[in-house]
Amino acid sequence: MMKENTGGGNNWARICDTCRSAASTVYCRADSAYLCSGCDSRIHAANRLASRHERVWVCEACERAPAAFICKADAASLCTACDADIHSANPLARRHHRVPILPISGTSHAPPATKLEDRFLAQEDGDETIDEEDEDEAASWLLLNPVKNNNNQNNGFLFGGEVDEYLDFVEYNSCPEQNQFSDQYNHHQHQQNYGVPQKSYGGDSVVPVQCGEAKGQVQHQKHQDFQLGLDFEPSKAAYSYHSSISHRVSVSSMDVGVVPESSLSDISISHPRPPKGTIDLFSGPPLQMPPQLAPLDREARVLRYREKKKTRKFEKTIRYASRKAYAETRPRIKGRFAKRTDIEVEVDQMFSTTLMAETGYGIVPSF
DNA sequence: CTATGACTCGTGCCCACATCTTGTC
DNA sequence: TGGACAAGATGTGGGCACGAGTCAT
Repeated sequence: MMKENTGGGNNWARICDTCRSAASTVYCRADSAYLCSGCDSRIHAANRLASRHERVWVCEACERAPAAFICKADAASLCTACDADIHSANPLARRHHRVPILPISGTSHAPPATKLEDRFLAQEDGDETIDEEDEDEAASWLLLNPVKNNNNQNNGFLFGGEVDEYLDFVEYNSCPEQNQFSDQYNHHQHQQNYGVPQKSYGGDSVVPVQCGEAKGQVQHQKHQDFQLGLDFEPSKAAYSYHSSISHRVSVSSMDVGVVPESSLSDISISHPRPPKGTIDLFSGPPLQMPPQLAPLDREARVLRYREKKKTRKFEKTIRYASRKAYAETRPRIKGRFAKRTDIEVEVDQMFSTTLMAETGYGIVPSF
């Protein structure tokens, strides 16, 4: 079902700046315009110069800001605000492997709902794939929640029109340091040279397991995190603003994708009130914010995004590479784990010792 | 157009056990 | 307050069972 964007836009997907009828799927930096897939294809196929315009996907969560990161675990492209919101919910979510989005160039176009795995690979290959079949899915996400938003076409940006104004407003207010570094991020975003935090685990590309690291390295990591406006430090309560927005909806995006979703009440229990120094949108006096994008809208968008995620197919996310390693070496009977015999244990122990000596791979068991 | 059987596809369960989390002292 | 310890919970992969969907008859 195609949702309408009546009266110059709604509060969900930002409509195309060109045709004013379809939902935008990409943001063209050169044109400073949000474009639907059709207009994007048409405009940027017009000539060689236009085809070189760098574009980025629109955030799949809020659908109102250019995506800045792709989260592999969530299989989603997210703007900085939504990325921070979603991945600040809990330590597991913070471990999600996200990479900065490389701009699209050329005339090939794939809508935001294209399988993230493909996009992930395409990004790493510097290539983009065409998947027109996902148009319908993208279009289906034009929500039926028209709220007066006529003045929201182009004024909803901070730092170069990149991020949802409200969330950034909150973020900026609640954490000046992040504000500062977010500006840095914006300044450097065209370089596509971010140090997205990734803690490797024995070279495994799965979700990393945090382990002890040299202090200097941690410091360096933290600095990189700050430059991104992200905070992966487990000891911190959360992102500076996340509690203010998501004390009802914040739940690990990974959890949503893997385990049955809890009710809102459950979520609210698991995410207490924001810590001191943060702004509580639900109890405090209203902040000065653009009226067209209330916090509940953001909340609902995030909820909708999570509902969408539930319909996706996820590749299995390995949270503990060591367990995977054990499982792969474990004897099976018809696919089921079987008890090891004493001989197998001895052989495995010998193998483990050898492997550790040769590779230093520290995940082999010591029986 | 409906009913039936064969086939394909997707999903969830099972197993053992190292690792992780939580609670207690 | 922090460390040590114990107990319980968690997560891991391959094969299988089962239900839903598709197709031919």
